[in-house]
Amino acid sequence: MSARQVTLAEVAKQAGVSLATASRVLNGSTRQVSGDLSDRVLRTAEELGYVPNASAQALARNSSSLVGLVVHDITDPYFSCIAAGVTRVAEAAGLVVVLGTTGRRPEREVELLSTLRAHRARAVVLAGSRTTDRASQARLAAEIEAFSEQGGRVACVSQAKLGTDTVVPGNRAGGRALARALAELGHKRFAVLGGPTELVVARDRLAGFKAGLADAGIAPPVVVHGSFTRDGGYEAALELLASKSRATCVFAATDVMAMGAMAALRERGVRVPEDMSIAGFDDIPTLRDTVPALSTVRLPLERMGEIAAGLVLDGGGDEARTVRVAGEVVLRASTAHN
Amino acid sequence: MSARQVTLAEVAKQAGVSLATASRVLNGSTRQVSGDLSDRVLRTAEELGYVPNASAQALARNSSSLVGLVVHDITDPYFSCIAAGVTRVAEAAGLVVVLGTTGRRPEREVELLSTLRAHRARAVVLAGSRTTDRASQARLAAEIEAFSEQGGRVACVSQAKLGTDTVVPGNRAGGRALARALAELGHKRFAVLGGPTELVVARDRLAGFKAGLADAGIAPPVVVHGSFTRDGGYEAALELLASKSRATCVFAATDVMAMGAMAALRERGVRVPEDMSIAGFDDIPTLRDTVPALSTVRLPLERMGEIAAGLVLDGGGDEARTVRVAGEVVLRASTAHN
DNA sequence: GCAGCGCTGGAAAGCGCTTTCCCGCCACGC
DNA sequence: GCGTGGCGGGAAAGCGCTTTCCAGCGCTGC
Repeated sequence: MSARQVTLAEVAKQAGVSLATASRVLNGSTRQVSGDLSDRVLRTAEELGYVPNASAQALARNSSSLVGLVVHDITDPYFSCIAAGVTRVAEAAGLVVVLGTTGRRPEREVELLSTLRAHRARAVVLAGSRTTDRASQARLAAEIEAFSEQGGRVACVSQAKLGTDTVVPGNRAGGRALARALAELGHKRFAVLGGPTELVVARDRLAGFKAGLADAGIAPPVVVHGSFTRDGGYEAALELLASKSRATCVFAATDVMAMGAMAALRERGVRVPEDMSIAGFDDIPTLRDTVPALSTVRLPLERMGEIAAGLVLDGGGDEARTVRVAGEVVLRASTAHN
Repeated sequence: MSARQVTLAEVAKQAGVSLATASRVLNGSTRQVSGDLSDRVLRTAEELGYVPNASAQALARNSSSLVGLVVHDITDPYFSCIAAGVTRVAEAAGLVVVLGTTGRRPEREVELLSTLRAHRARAVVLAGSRTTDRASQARLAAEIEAFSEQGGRVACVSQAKLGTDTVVPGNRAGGRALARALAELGHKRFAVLGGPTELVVARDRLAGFKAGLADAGIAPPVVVHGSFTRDGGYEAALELLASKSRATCVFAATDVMAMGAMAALRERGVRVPEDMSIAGFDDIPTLRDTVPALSTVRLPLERMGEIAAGLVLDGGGDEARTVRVAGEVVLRASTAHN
């Protein structure tokens, strides 16, 4: 085993041309090479099974073909959908996606960014929601700064203010529209299963929802906070139930939380939507097929991943660009008239 | 912008030591460096914000810190769970995960492997199920061969016979046990929503299921094939319904297919489990919370990812190792007595 | 007929790091 | 006192590529 890798030099020698020529033929260049030599090189490369050493290329060109993708948890459909979008675009561009998972720890995000910088990644998409914690914000900003100084581009999904390209879903507007739609169903008393208080996305959705209720002249909702996970939703729902709230409709800040919440309600004998309506946010594909199908605010998740990857790969100007994507309220069976 | 990256040479110069010394301090080596110099180097590196150039290291060491992970579709919970396991182990080992998605095209798998080889990835986990198609099998085998010759390790999830380390779920045994369990519920007429006929995993599960039915003295099931996706399950279920089969219990080759099938049944007014029992395979987390909760064969998906990553990273001997993981039948609300 | 040009091919200088090899130094042992 | 090791430090040779620079050559234009 370990028959050492075929190098460009071997191909060149075998084909009877110089290293330079072989390189020009095999790895593209502005320079022309006569068809004759070109053929010969191509043929020998093929015969020898030559594969260029990406590290060497990266070193020589001072730029790699790596694109970073940082998510909190790849099993979360929200992230896996975005990941699908990002990988599709990146692979189409002949790039390679490096997946980093933070487990929702902000410091991991910084570490990953630094690793990506070490690899001279061409670009990185930060899909994780940002926190409002000052210290980690600052460290992250510093890493992002370092990363761009080194020539890499950074795009964030769902959080602007970092001076990077950003894909911003209409969290606030979506929450607001959803609240209005639910109000139209006749609900008067609402509860919200909010995400962690320090998460910007959670805050925006909550703020939007409250605004929507206010628009409809409805009293502010009871708010219970929990983490952005199935279990977070489950716990929050139990807490809500324990609080003897009289809400007839509950809004979970994400579909995944809504899923957990529905499980909790079911366990406690609360029927959805007869006893309690419930709506989520994101529209993750799986929950369209469940019973009852979940009302939610649809976000084009894969599209968002594609857009983020597009922003980060198209060279882009020097200005930070922001692409807004709207959420669309989709009422399904989990919310009933009241 | 583009303040060129800090290099080892700059750190060395600034710290007043040689390149060699700086390298030894910062990037580990068998050699000792006096505490005095060591401190100085560390300090300057810190001050300058030095980050080693991973490409250069890879080139010089002739080995990179990349681990490949090839899946068909990252939005499929089956794959995203495995991916979570793989990334956890890889990140813990200080390695970087490269995610490749094939979109279920075998030739993409070969391409990705070749790319990974170009990057001198240290190892790769092939999570996609293998087909029985001779030609693509051969090309894949050749790439795997090339990859290992170059010193990389390869592990497959759920498909042996490739001469690589493998994590093999008990597809056949699981199918068989499930069939028996369903037979015990009193069902006599079964249908199977099988995966694509050329997929080994699909064949194994089907074969196991048939064997289990045979064990119970039950007639062979009606089999409808469809792709390993939600839509595949949906279509297959419609086809089954159209065939006027009198089955009272249907086994979908994967949970994801079962999800699609349940949607189809629901649309057609077939109640689960009253009119029709249904069971899947994999036990993807989301479907534990649905109504009715899906009966299935539980596979420890994340664990499988961890094991695969472990196999591929622990150096390993020269022998191809196989780790079998058992599936566990879990009967839930989607299957009723008959 | 020759300067000038455009074009192709090759030699060679890096890219940023690791690692071998060598050198000087000190502590020993005889 | 000096030969021996052992050890810490530095010079320099790569690792496999890209790319600049130069040489040669066949043309065109006057």
